[in-house]
This record gives sequence, structure tokens and C-alpha cells, in this order.
Amino acid sequence: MQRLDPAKRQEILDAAARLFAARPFHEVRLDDVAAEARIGKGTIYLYFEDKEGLYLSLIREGMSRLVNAVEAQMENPCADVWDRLAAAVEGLIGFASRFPDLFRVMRSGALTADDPELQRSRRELSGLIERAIRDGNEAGQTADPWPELTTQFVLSFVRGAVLYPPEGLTAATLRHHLMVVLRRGIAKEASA
Amino acid sequence: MQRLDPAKRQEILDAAARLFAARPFHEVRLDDVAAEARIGKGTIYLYFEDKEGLYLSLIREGMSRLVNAVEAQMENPCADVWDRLAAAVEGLIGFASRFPDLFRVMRSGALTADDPELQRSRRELSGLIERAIRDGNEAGQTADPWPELTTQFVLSFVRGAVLYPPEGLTAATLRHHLMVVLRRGIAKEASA
Amino acid sequence: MQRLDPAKRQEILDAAARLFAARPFHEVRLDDVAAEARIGKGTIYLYFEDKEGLYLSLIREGMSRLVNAVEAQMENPCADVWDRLAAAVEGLIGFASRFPDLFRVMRSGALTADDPELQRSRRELSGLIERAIRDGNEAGQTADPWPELTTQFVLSFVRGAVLYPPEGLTAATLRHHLMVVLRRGIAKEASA
Amino acid sequence: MQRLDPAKRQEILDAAARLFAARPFHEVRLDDVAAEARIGKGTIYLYFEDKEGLYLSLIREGMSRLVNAVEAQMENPCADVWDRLAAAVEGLIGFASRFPDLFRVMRSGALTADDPELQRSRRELSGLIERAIRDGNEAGQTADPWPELTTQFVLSFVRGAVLYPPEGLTAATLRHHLMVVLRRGIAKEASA
DNA sequence: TATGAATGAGATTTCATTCAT
DNA sequence: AATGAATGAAATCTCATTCAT
Repeated sequence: MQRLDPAKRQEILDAAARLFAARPFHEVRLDDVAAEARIGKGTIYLYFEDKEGLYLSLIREGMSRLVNAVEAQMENPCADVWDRLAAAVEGLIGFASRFPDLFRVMRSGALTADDPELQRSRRELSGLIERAIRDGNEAGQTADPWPELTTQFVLSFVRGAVLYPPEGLTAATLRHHLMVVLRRGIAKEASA
Repeated sequence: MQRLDPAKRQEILDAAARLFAARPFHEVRLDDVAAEARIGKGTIYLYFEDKEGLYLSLIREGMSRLVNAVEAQMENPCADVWDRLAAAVEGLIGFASRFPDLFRVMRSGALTADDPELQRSRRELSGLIERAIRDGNEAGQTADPWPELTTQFVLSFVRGAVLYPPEGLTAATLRHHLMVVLRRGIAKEASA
Repeated sequence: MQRLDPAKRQEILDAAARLFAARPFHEVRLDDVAAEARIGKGTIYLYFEDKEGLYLSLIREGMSRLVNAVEAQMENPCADVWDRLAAAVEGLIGFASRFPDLFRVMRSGALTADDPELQRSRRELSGLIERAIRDGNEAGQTADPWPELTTQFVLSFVRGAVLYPPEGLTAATLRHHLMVVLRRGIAKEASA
Repeated sequence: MQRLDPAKRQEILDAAARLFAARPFHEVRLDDVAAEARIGKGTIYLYFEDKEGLYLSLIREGMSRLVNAVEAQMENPCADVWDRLAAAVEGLIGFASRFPDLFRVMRSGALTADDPELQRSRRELSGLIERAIRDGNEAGQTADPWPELTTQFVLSFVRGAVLYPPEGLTAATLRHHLMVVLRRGIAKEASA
């Protein structure tokens, strides 16, 4: 699956992202994907196992890129806890605005329940945020008895805000409000 | 479409909830639904327009029940803001634990983007929580510049916890933790 | 696979026999089978797994009927060796003329190499003829050092004569000539 | 279509023989043939019209070689009838053991019913054996009322033995047994 | 000449929906 | 009202064939 033209492979993935973002899986025809990518229908099968394989590749590679993006934003591990959390949020929101279709598909969560590679990515992403909180707990900056829960909250929040954005919400406001609530919510001394 | 045996109709919905919770829409066959509900396949068409109609009914009625549950919990409008928010959270979590399959389907968000009735329900649910926060703002108990976002936060928190529950999380713990974070996050005093 | 209407199942098999007899497997479309059987295309899948399953069922059941036909012809086990062999040949030729399409498909031998049920039937059919020859050997009527080989010869001969019949050949002549050659070929005292 | 490298053409035919011997026509992909012959898929089309053309060439040329082989064995026309028949049998069995795959494909009889060139070859092959028997009849060595059927018998005998060989059968035994049965079956004296 | 990526016609198969019972 | 056999439109997928390199 590494032969052939990687650029064309990516074009197919891009086309698929646009279509899967706009319609649920079963309403996207491979004919449409081929037309959107301006290739023949059979060509898809040179690059992907089948329709589900294409969908999974899209999500897997998107998830992997998202993890990398968040990791890159948080890269300075010595940084302050709040900086690291802000970086994580920035990474998530930045990814969502740079690849809105892909993010939409990834977050719709269909078909992906039990793919091991995806579960690994999900745990990796959660791990990045959890670790920041745990470090904060140890450093005495935060006092969060349920870091996993807070992590899910951050991820769900960004998801919700990006998929169903309230009227007039900017990325900056979203980021700011999330950080405010988060800071107040789990800081050691309730911000006092 | 509303006559016939309401109990049988509900059995079909229950069966559908179980299956749609476990698999994406296009992997659930009406044959499966009929078998799960122990009725003939044709019977589904006596109670529902078609497959999508069944799915929409499931979500619509679930959403409507959820709104009612939350509303019932919050019914005393004069109550303290925190009591009202706690009641809302109680309503959400209670519903999610009583109807886990249904909640899972409702929160997966597939196929439901543009149904007007659903949008109304969603706004109604959000409205209940938003109104409590706005009342809190006016009463000087809370100081939240973005009630809609905070509402989204509450819903996301429950969603994340229910769909991807951390090991060993109980409903009581979830409720408690959410209320702690919420209180710290938007209480007036906290920003004093 | 035993539910549904067995008569309709047989009609599908009959239609398939006609088409598979006239064209090789890959040139027979399920559309054609459905049209020939005057049913909808999907109905085939109610009665058979898939195209190959239909083909296999056709051959398996044909083979089973052929074995029964030959067995029935030979049913008197005390009979003279030559009578039994003549009966076997009669059974083969009779089956071939009663079900020419089916026989043609069965003998074309495509796709059937490694089906266990078919191998069993084939062995059973061979066994009937072999046993007659071995009994003949023991009774001192025949002296055939290779009963299996002779059995294959009988089967191949009938196959060849039926699939590629020489100009002007009648079933009676075929039967007569085969028996003459066979009798002379393996009788104990070379007919002396 | 006859230029290009004859050795490569033969390699393709050999690869095709191996594959067509193991699987029915429609299960052999040109991809497989190309891989087996270690050439590019497009190259096949330089040497053959299309897939069916390749298959027909394989059988035609195999049949032609078989006829030549049998002809060569029988080349002394003045020889004794039994010697000529033994030579024919020797030619058939020798060919079958030297080219088992090719023989298997040729004898499976798929797709070749109405090719004129093949029919000519078939008649030629039959003719060689028939002529020997007719000469034997005229010379008073044999007394066979149905030389065509006897020819069919010889061909069937070899076919059956090669396609479904009994345990432990050698070419020599096969040849010997066939000649014994044949001699008894149609010798003049035998009917005296 | 040789290749194998690309193609798309056309095959198999699925499954929501219908309807005779 | 209830059923499930029957249907066929429409989907996925295959693979012989082409053609730019």
C-alpha cells in the first residue's frame, strides 16, 4: 500500500474527507469520491482495500496528524501547566480550523469504535492532556482528582464547540473561555 | 402513524436503540431490528415511515424525554442557582444511566444535523441550563460572560464521561466533580 | 436453506442447469438465471448463498441423483456381473438422456475439484462399478487387475460419447458397443 | 502477432497452462498469469489478442503438438495394426506425462466447443487412431464395427486415467492394461 | 518492446421496501 | 394488524483492457 503515487493517494483522502464531512458514511458513494478526486472508480481500489478501508485510513491518518499537532504545540515539557494545557487546546482548535472537514469526520465517531490503531491514537492524545494535569497535581499547581474525566471534558468541549458553534463565537473566545473555566475549575487554591 | 399498539411501537424503538448504539446506522439492517424486537419485518412499516423515520423517531422521542426529565428535575424555578444546575446535571446523568443505549445513539449525532424538531429540542435543553446561569448572573450568584459556552461545557462533560467513561467512575462521582468544577468556574465570588 | 418454496428452488436449479449447460460459468449472469427462472434477481439469494453456491448445489444434487439412479438400476446385488455392469451403464446413459443439461454441467467439471461432498459422491459412483468388477473377479467371471482404471474408463467413455456424440450414434448402440468391449476386455477367459 | 520473442511467448503459455490447470478459466486473472510468467501484464497483450485468445492459443497449440506427437510415434504406416495402436497410445500417454498441466487444460474441455481449428485437430487425432483400426479391419486383424467409438474409448481411457489416476498407477501399467483390453476388445480372433 | 497504473463497463450482491396472504 | 417471501434499484467491487511512459 506504499507503492503508487502518494500525492494521488492524498488527493483521494482529501476528496473523501470533503464528502464524509458533508454526508454520513452510507450516503457517500464511491462514484462520488472518484468524481470528487477526478479519478476512475477503480483507482480507489489501488490505494485502499475497500470503502471502509478508505474511511479508516482517513480517520487513522487524521488522528495521527492531530496527535502530532498537539504534541508539537506542547513540546516544551518544562513549561508551566497552564501553558501546556493552553498549548493543547491551541493544538486542537488549530487543527480543527486548518482541517475542518477532516476534523468533522474524525469527531463524528462512526465506524471507529474498535480499531486498535485508533484506540492507541486516542489514548495517546488523552495521555498528553492527562499528563499535563497530573504533572500539575504533582507540582501543586492543580488539584484534580479525575484527570481522565477533565481530559474527556476538554476533548468533548472542543468537539462540541467546533461541530455546533454558538452564534458569533471566535476561536480566540472559545480558547479563552475554556481556559478560564479550566483554570478556575482545577487550580489548587481556587484561584485565590 | 400514531394508532396501533403503543407497547409494540416502543418495543421496536427499544430494539432499535440497542442496535443503533452498537453499530453505525448503515450496519443496522431492518431485518436485525425486526429480529431483535421479535416481530416481522413488515410490521416496522406499520409503525414507522421508513428506516430513517425509525431512527429519527428514536432520537426525537429520546430527546423529548431527556428535556422532560431535566425540566422535571429543575421544576422549582425559584430555587437557588446551584440547586437548579445540580438538578439539571442530575437530570442528564440520570437519563444517561437509565437509558444508556438511547443516550449513546442521541449523542453520536449521526444523521440528525438538520431536523427542525430536533433543533428545537436541543435549543430547549440548552435553554434550561442557560436560563439558570443567566438568572444566576442577574442574581449576582454567578458571573459568566458566555452562558451558551458554559452550557455546551456541561453537556460535553456528561457526553464525554458517558461515552468514554474512565475506569471506576460512578454517577455520583461524576455529578460531584462536574458541580465542583462548574461552581469554581463561574461563581461570582471566584472572580472577586 | 430448507425454508421457502422447494418447488421454486428447483425451478431456479432447472434454469441454472439450462444456462450453465450452454455457456461456461463466467458467461452466465445471475440476471440471466433470474430471467430464465422468471423471478427477481434477489430471490436467488434467498435460496442460495451466492453464484458459486448455486452452481455447487446444482452439481451436488445432480451427482446425488445420478448415484441414486445408478444404484437403483443395479439394485439386485445377486445379479450376474455383466447384468450389473450393463445396469450401471444403463443408469448412466439413462440419466444423461433424461437430464442432458444437468449431465453436461456435471461432466464439464469446472469449479468442483475440491468439494468434499462431491468427492464423496464421485467415490460412491465409482464404488458401485468397482464393486461389481471386484465381485466378478472373485466369482471368477472377470479377471481385471485394475478395476479402478476400468471404472474410470466406463465413466469417461459415457461422458465423451454423450458430450461429443459421433454422428448417428444411438444410445442403444453406445450401450451395446461399450458392453461388448468391456466384456471382451475383462472377462476371465478371453470370451473363449 | 507471431513476431516478438518466441521464447517469451512460450513462457507465457507455460505459465497459463499451470494456472488454467489448477483453476477454472474465470478464476485465473491475467495478473496471475503475468506474475507467474514474471512479466508485466501489458506484455501479454503484445503476444495475444486477449484472455480468451491466450486460452485458445494454449489449447490449439497443445492439441497441435499432441497430434504431431502421436503422428510421429505412428509414423511407419506399414507397421502392424497393434504396433500402430500401441504407438498411438504411447504418444498420448507420453504427451500426458510430459505436459501434465497442458493435458489437463486440454481435456477439461471448457470454452473450446466450437473453435474450428480445434475441431480440425480433434478430428485429425481421432482420424489417426480410426485409420489404424480401419486398416486393421481391412487387413483382417481386427473386427470392429464402430471404429469411431473405439477411438473415443482409447481417448477416454487415457483421459480418465490421467485426470483421476488410481493410486499407484504408472504410465507403463496404464499402457499395458489399455492395450490388453483393446486387443481383446476388437481383435478378429476374439470374435471367431 | 515492456510496463503497470489507470480505467470503467459490467458483474455480483445487498437490503429497504412492497404486498399477497 | 402481522408477516416474511419477493423484488429490483442501487450499491460495492472486479478485472480485462488500455496507454502514457
